[in-house]
Order: sequence, then structure tokens, then C-alpha cells
Amino acid sequence: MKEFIPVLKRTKLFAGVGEDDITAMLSCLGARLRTFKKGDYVLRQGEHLGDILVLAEGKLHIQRDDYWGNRSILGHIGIGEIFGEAYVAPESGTLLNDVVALEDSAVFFFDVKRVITTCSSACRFHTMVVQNLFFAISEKNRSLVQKLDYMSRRTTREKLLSYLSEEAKKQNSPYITIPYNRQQLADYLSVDRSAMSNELCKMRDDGLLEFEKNRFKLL
Amino acid sequence: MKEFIPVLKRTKLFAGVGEDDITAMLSCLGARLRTFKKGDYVLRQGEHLGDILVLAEGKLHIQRDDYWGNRSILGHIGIGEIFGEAYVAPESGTLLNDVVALEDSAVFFFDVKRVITTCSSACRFHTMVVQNLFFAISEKNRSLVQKLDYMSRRTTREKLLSYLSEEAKKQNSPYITIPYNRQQLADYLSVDRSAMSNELCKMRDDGLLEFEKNRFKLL
DNA sequence: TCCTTTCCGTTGTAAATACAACCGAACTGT
DNA sequence: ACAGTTCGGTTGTATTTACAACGGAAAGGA
Repeated sequence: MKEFIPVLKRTKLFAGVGEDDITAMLSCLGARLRTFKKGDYVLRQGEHLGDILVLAEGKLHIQRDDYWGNRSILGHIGIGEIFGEAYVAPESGTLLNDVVALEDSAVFFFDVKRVITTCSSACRFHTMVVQNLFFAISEKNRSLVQKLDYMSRRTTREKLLSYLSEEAKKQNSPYITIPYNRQQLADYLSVDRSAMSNELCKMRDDGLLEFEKNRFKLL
Repeated sequence: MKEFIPVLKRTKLFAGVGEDDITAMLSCLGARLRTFKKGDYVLRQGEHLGDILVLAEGKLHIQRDDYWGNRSILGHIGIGEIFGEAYVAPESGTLLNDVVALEDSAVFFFDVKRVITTCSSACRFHTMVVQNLFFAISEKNRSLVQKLDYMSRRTTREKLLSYLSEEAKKQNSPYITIPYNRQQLADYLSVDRSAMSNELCKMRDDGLLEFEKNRFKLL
């Protein structure tokens, strides 16, 4: 577990907390580390969750398959990101989505009750972690609203443009790399892959952008 | 402000806190009460926000209009609900949406810094309010994921069915009342109103449901 | 090298949607 | 009673999409 302390230090959850203090807090927060092989399910739809999770190593996708086999990708989790925090409220039901490992991954599990219940003076930074958690979840909230904005567009072209231009804004460059391949991007935007592929080429022909694999350039 | 203390007591934010304690906390939380006329903007896209808001009276919509005038309704705010909490993080940019009063309304504004910074012993329940806030925002997070689930459906019929059946589950009855008229429901699900109206009638003809105005019965 | 798998572009067709336009019913305020 | 407005259902057409199927390029393993 100790090997990942430097990783934890750079997460939003432990922002402002030193490595020694993080080490001291781990037991206080009920931390456990679990590893997953590529393709493993970290969380499954329908499960109940009592932990807040932080990705220490690897890559994950949040996704959902419906009865008809249509896959919908809700988002992408990179190293240091927090997840699961939306399902730990007492009245929250079971998980609505699967979380799948795209690579071999390592995940920290923190007991919710111990995270949000500020303990004795032993943990000087516990209050700060609670605030960090609040900011992190509110950030996730904003990114969900952002995604709703993409999906509210009527046409595939508008969805692509709003997504790509937002990414360009985030990455602060017209050259952007996205964490999805074609199928995954289609699942993320909830459109058909082939139709999207087709539309991308039309947009290129119209001089809106250039691309190669998962790298795009907006014009 | 005092007239709304009983309302506050029943909100998720102050769950478990008595009226006297709420009264005592108001100044500690930097509470202000503002009133709005029907049609007024409570919040505007692009503004910066430093407060967490609670609706004391009235009804609100969270919505967004794009360049082409297409309106997208992100959600509905009823009495006692918290909003604005996603935009108070230090790095959060400006608001992505408008919040509009559908009726004459009254809104509590709480200074974020004072809410999430636990103060002296004077506020016995401050810690509880912070936890309540965490649960409330995580609940909102789940409802956003829920909405993403509706919107990820490919056809209008599937969107309607997933939305209505989820409402039936929430309201625990096949007879449900929704807070939207036709145009607003179409804006909420991001589909064309006339196409949706058409589809609703087809679904009725197919024996899936019955409806009158904003009241539906699932069969 | 060969085989397999993955990825992505292309095409054609059937289905669904957006959009505009129109209509009648219900409600509003004067 | 009247005009104006909102609301919701209907229709037709042009556009867009989903779906299935195919093929070539690239990557990976034996």
C-alpha cells in the first residue's frame, strides 16, 4: 500500500495533505488496496457500496449495458480520480453502472463512514479531506452536466463538435487526444459507431477538423 | 426569514437538526433570503457563484438555451431542494445553466465558505450539515446519472418509457404526475415536442399507458 | 510468416426524427 | 363576448439515424 502514497498525495482527495499525514490517516480511513486484471469488473451494477474509491494505477471505464446489449459509457477514470462516492449515501440504492478495468489496475477502498465522520484529533487533516471530497464530487457533478449538454444535441455532428470543442478548451489546445476509440466514443455520445464514423469523415471533408486514431485537430 | 424555519427543518440539508438550532446556525452560515417573481432568473449562465441555495417557496427549473434557441431542461427544483452546490468549488468555472422561477419563489443563500468550514463549538450541528450536504450532492449526482440513462436511449419511445417507469418507481405507483408540460418534457428528454406527442399517442394506442395532461398511468 | 483479432471507414436500406405548419380546446384578461 | 395566448394533437416532408454487412489496414500472438 505504501508504494502508492505518492500517488495519493497528488489526488484531489488528499490535496494539501503531506505524505506522512496520509500514511497516518490510512488506517483511520479504513483504507484497503485491491488489484484488478484487465477486463475485470471493479464494481457491478446492482451491488451495494459502502466505500469511496480512488484509482491508484491503471484505467477504468464507467459503463452500462441495457437489456438489448446497447452499451453506454458514462465516463473514464484516470489515475488519482475518485469514484463511487455518489452511491454511499444511506438512502442511495444500488449501483446503476458497471466499472471495468481497461488495464491491470489498483484501487483504494475507503470506508465511507470513517471518511465523513471526523474522528479524534489524531487526524489533523480529516476536515480537509472532507472538504476535498465535497469539491471532488461537485466537480464530477459538473462533468455530468457537461455530458448532458453533449447528449442534448440533436445531431451526431453537434454532439461531436460540442464534445471535441470542450475537450480542446480543457486541454487548452486545438490538438487533442481523447481516451476513447471509435466504438467507445460512440458509446460515450450514445450514437451509432458507423454513423459517427461517417459523420466524422464528412466533417473532415467540410474542413472542420482533422484526425488520426484518437488524436484530433480542430480547425 | 424566521417564517421559513419549519421549511428548512424538513430539508435534506438540515435533516436531524432542530428548529432552534437551525435558527442559531443561520447567521453562522451567512444565510440570506431573496424573493423572485414568476419568470425571474434566480441564476444566470456565466455567473460566478459563492453560495449554496435552498428553495424555500415556489418552483424552479434548471435550463439552458443554446445559440440556436434550443432549450434543454436539466431538472426541476421543488421546495426544500438544494441547488448551486456544484459550482462553489474553488476551481469551478461559471454557471453552465440558468435557473428560472416558474412561480413566485423564495430562496435561501448560504455562504459556501461558512458552510463547509466547521466553525467553533457554537454550532453543534455544523458537522451534521456538512454530511447532509455531501449526501444531498451525491443524490443529485445519481439523478444526473439517471437522466443520462434516459437520454442515452436511441428512440423517443425508449426515452419516455425509461423516464416514466423510473418516475413510477420513485412515486411508488403506476399513476404518476410529472412536473412538466409537453414542451418541457420534450426539452427535458431533448426530443422534438410534436414527435414526442405523436409517440405518446402511439404508445397509448399500443396499450402501454394512458394519460391526461401531466398525469400518466402505466399499464 | 500466418492466422486471428481489433479497429475503422464505407455503403445501402429501413426506420426514426426534426421541423414547419395547422387546428381546435382551454384559459386569460379586458 | 372578445381577442390573445397557451397547450397539445396531427400531418407531411426532408433530414438524420440505426442497423447490418463488408473490406482493408494495423496490431498481436503462435
